[in-house]
Parts: sequence; C-alpha cells; structure tokens
Amino acid sequence: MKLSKRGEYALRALIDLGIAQELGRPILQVSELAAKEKLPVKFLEQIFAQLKLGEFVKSTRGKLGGYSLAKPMTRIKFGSVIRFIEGPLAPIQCVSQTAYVRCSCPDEVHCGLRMLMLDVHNAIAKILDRYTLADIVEITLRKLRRDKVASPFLPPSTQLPLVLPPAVDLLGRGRREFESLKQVSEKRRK
Amino acid sequence: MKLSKRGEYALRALIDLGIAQELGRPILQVSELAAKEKLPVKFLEQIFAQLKLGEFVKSTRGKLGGYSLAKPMTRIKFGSVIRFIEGPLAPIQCVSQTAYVRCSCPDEVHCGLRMLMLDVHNAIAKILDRYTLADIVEITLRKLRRDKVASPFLPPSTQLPLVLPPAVDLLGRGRREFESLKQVSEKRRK
DNA sequence: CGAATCTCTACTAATCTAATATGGTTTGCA
DNA sequence: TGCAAACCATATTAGATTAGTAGAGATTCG
Repeated sequence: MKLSKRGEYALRALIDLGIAQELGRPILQVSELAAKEKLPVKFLEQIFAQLKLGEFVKSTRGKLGGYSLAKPMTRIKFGSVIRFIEGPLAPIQCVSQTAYVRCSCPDEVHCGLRMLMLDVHNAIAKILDRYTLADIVEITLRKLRRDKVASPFLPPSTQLPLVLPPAVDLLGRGRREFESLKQVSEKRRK
Repeated sequence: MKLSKRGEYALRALIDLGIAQELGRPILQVSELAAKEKLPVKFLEQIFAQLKLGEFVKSTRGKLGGYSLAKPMTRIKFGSVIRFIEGPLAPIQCVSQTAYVRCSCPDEVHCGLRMLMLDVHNAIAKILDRYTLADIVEITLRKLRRDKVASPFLPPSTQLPLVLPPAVDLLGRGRREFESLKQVSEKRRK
C-alpha cells in the first residue's frame, strides 16, 4: 500500500510544474525544483528522464533549458502517472484492470480475499483515475491564496522572499487539522 | 499500492481458518492449509508464527494440533491484520493515522500530493477498517452455496470429493464477470 | 515409543530502493 | 569562440526487502 520515493518525487515534480505553469513559468530546471523540494538532484534527473519517456513532460536542452508539461494538465491523470512509474494500482494482480494475472488460489470466483481487494482497488482507482493535475493545481493554489501564503515558483522578475508558514511541531500537539481534497472542494461550493 | 505475498498468504490463511471454523472445524494444520492453497509450507509456518504474535490466531501443539482463530471473527478487522503484517495503510507516511511521520516537503498543510494521498488513504481505510473476517467468511460461504460449489474444509467425516469449478481460460475470453463485496452484499438485500 | 504437529534460528538468492558517480551533449550568450 | 548552464546516458552501490529454504528442536496423542 506504499508509494515509493521515486513515485512520490515524480508526482511532486509534476504538481510543481503545473503550479509554475499556472503562475507564468512554463519551464523549470531540475536543480531549482530539487532545491525547492529538497530532493537529490541526480535522482530527480533520472525521474524526469522517465517522465519524459512516459510523455508527461518535455525537455528543452542547453542554457535556459528545463522541463515543462508535455500536455494540458486536464489530460494528466494521477492514475496514469502512478501506473507508469510504480506499476499497477491493484493490491494483488488478480484484481488489476490494466495488468490482470490469474492468482494461485484454487477458485478465483469464490475467493473472499479477491472480493475484498477488488473493492480496495476500485476505491483507489476511482480517486486516482478521476483527479487530474489540473484539479490538484487549482485546489492547491486556491488554498495557498485563502491562507495568504506566498506561492513558490513566481516568475523570476516578481520573485518575492518566500514566507514560510510556522513550523509544525513534530509531536503533533497544536497541529492544525489537515484537509482532504474533498473537504477543500466542498468549501468552494458554499 | 501492493500487498506482499506474506500479507496475501496471511489473509488467505485467516479466511480459510474462518471458513473452516464456520463449518465445524475450528483447527487446521499448516500443512493442510498450505496444500489447499498451494503455498510453501515453511513460509506459511513463519507467517502463522507472526499471526500468533499479533494474537489473531492461537496454536495447539503436538499431534492433532494446529492453528485456530484467537478471537471472534467479528473482532478481526482486515485493517488491523494488514497494518500488523505490512505496516501502515497510508501510501505516504505523512497521511498515516497510526504511524504519522512528517514528510520532507516545505509546507505540509498546502501540499497537493498530501491532500490527494489523504483521500486515497481514507478510501482504503474505510474499507479495510470496516470489514471483519466475519463479513468475508459469511459472504464467501453464501456465494459458494449460491453457485452450488462444494466448500473446502469440511469436517473430516463428511469430507466429499471436491468439485472444482471449470477452469478459467487464461486469455480472459468467456471469463465470467467478477463481483466485488459490495455487489454480493447488495444482492442479498433484494 | 513414534509420528505428527508447532517452534526457533539461521541462511540465501534475487530483486528493489534510493541514491551516487562520471562523463557526456546541447545551447545561449558574452 | 568559449564557457557555463542545462539536459542525457550509463554504471555502480550499499542497504533493505522479498520470498522463500533448511534443519534441528519441543510437544503431544495414541
């Protein structure tokens, strides 16, 4: 049930690319992104190479080069990205839509575990195949503005000193409640 | 997003133990269970040892010994078992209820990835923390009866030759549609 | 006693993970 | 032209995890 660092970094990178694009900076350098998210540069380079193979991003070489999104944000689904980077979403392969493999159990049709995992898979896929990069970018930007936090990735000319929010205490005392996507979306409708 | 073989075997074993108990055989041997599910005996032994540590099963030593469930099926939640065998359900630790760890991103509260993964985690936990072994055993048995398939794990005296359902063709042509838990449960209500 | 069972410890081959290292090639600009 | 900043490609690695295997020991029933 785990997302690897590779997958995590890939998704972070895409989201940042989306935010930057929305703010008028269609191209970001690996080094800048790595610094901002505190990720190892060389590892991130590899990940971008892979994202390029998957046609999620495109690259510009040379000075002033970098990476940008290869297609409209509305057409980048998280499900596709994760499947491409991490493999099938399904907890066990016999419930995978995209990579079905019969499992070893004697009677697949009456397998209780399979029924349960089918539900889990459907729940995961329902979320990950519905939300696109456009959704997440929009929600993130709205939330940043609502809380009056300076956005990163401003165009170089307008770059302001980044105001960091107060550090979260590790023990979790006084930690503010976290919101899910659903909650943020519902607030908007009011 | 993957369940390891260890986790898969553990869940299969518990479900089988539940079915057997329901059919009047509260104790099963590792060797029998391994044979029936076609799992490596020694590996399954290790898994049972772990399940015992987690107090999901209890053991009887010596001849005629074996493993049985350590508590009522209604009190064995899949979420607990998976957390115990595999670790946290959350795709990334910063959304885990039971094993929260702050992640490396600069602003956790406004992290889009985090919001998305919070939804995924909630969806998974909602299913896995709701269903108990009792639910799955009940549904499985109902389905077996509905389709008139002989149940495995009958008491030794009444053991009948097991009638296997027709083999599923690997290419998936003519494969019958699989049902999720939800579908089976809904059929019951009608 | 002896066969069937769980128990415990150790080992291993293969794969994956998360990088690090090194040296390219391409491009914009002074 | 030259150089710095960027992407590109390949190799290597330390450590962890996975999915087992191996073998001896302890317990209990008949």
